[in-house]
Amino acid sequence: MKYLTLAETYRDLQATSKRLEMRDILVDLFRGTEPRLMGRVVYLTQGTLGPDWEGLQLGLGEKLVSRAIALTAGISDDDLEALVHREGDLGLATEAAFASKGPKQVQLFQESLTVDRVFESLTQVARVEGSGSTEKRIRLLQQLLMDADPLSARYIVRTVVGKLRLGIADMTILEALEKAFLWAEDEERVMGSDKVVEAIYNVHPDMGAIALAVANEGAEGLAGFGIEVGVPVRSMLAERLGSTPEILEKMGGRCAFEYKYDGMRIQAHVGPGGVHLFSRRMETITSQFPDVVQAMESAFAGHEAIMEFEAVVHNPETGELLPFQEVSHRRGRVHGLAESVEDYPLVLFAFDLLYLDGEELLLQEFQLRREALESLLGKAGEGPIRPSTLRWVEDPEGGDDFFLEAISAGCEGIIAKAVGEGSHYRAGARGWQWIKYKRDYQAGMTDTVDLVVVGTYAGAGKRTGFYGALLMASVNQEEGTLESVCKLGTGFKDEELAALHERLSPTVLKEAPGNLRSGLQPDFHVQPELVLEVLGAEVTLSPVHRCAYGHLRPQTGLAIRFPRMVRLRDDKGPEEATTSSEIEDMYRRQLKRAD
DNA sequence: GTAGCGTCCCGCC
DNA sequence: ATCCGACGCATTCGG
DNA sequence: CCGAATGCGTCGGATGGCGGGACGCTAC
Repeated sequence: MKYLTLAETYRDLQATSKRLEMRDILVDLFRGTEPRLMGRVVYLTQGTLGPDWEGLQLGLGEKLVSRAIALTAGISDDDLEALVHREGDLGLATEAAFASKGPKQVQLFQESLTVDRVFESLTQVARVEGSGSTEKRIRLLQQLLMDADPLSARYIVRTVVGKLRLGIADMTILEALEKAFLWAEDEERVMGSDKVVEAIYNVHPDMGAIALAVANEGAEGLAGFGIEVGVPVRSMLAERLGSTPEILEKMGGRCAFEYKYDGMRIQAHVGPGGVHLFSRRMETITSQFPDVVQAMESAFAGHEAIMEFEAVVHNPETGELLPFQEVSHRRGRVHGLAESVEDYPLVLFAFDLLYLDGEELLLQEFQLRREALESLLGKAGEGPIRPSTLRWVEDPEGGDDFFLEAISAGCEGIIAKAVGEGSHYRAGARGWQWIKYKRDYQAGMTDTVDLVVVGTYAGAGKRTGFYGALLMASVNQEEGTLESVCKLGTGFKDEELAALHERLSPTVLKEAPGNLRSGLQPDFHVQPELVLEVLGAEVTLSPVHRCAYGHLRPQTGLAIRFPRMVRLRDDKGPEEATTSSEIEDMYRRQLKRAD
């Protein structure tokens, strides 16, 4: 099968926004594909090379792909950038570049690419590692692009940068698989009426394997798949809602509230094959959490189980729960693992049990799963694993109390969970069975806080155009100190920034005694005399929400992001920065110079 | 050769 | 993570 | 009565900050 066939299908898919039409285009593609190739065709259409938990990554993003394109098409980086600007995205820019100039090799060989060739080349790109690997990757991509016609090049490039932009994703592909291989030729049904393939995908999210099976053996091919320890189950997701009365209405008057912990979601599989940990997006993260693996082994030895919990960093002395930033130090870690386990100790708040010793609990109602979870944890004894805090709620008052309790416990809010009929674990679905209610929108948390402007920064944003923000600090009037530094606004418009300046009517604050420090980064101390050129004096920006940890959110419609950056000046005048990490880097440099 | 920094990518929320 | 637009489908509305 | 309007759920894409790793480059 030629890759061009695939590319043409992609082009057709893009031409419509109607999902039924897209599904049928895919159905035609699948029915016309040799069964042998179905896995690869489906992976490519998903924009991947294999299931998420295998963790293959191409390691090429926009920048590096751009280099490969410029080399292949024989144009300069600047020209390519101009093309991207004109055409709208890197894929279209490549197509245009290839169409007008055309790499010589294309004209010489005209050896059209096959699906196999593209798939194998990309897999090869993903496998390269070590010194020189970036160059090697670029070269491999370049070789592939040399044999690509303009349309194929468009989609190869988009595949590599991870933005296929077809208007289709998992759900549409699943529908198409279902129709192509399980329905009679010209049958029509209401969309989503059967969902046999989706049901399998939810407990075995490997679209390529499923496609291969179903294309070869039809419905019988699905028999081999089912929930399995070691294979991640698609996570159930929540919708967001703003108040307890709304939640109770959606839930039919009765539901369970649980703390929404500010941590990282982990799905743990325990079985004879050992412990496997998966992230919310089904990446394998086992090796990053040896402490979790150990806790699972000792707590659930002899059991086969799949459970979900939120991993939260806490202070073992005080029991205080620390915010997400802390646990993110643990994520993706390879070096200094032992230290990070020590520095960021975890508590694991288990909130669901999907499978236990041969029983598919995910099919059961919430109460049953919860009971099973609690009894399993009860037997597990002391340790870092605990059940999530839960309350059965039937009236808004009880719900609000619980919400405030959750906030003061250091949580983000609550998750409301449907109970009774229909409250089985809906793998892969986002919906009202689980409702998120987060602190951002909680009225009644309002508090007036004096803020001072301690810095501004502005620059040309990469995508959004103008970028600007104010660095604010709240003032502790009694102590005369600054606390809770935060950034106000990202990417807001020129006029808005000017208006804010106006409104804040700055005067100079001479001294900022004490350490200026981020509420989220206790170890991130800033010497104000080093870093502050204070532009503004005390201003009152009210009302302001003061939330747990001192995050601030004014009712200006602008977000205040979690702070840890400081705007700096040096002798050369203000530096510009567009991201918090750049600002942080600036700060580090400044500190260094001060030494 | 390598330490230290910069760039880029990626996956968490 | 949040937000938003487009579609599909069921129900209600209105000429 | 039937087509139009409405309401609601669903899906997919676009957007953001942040932390960490891998690799590349360069000055010693």
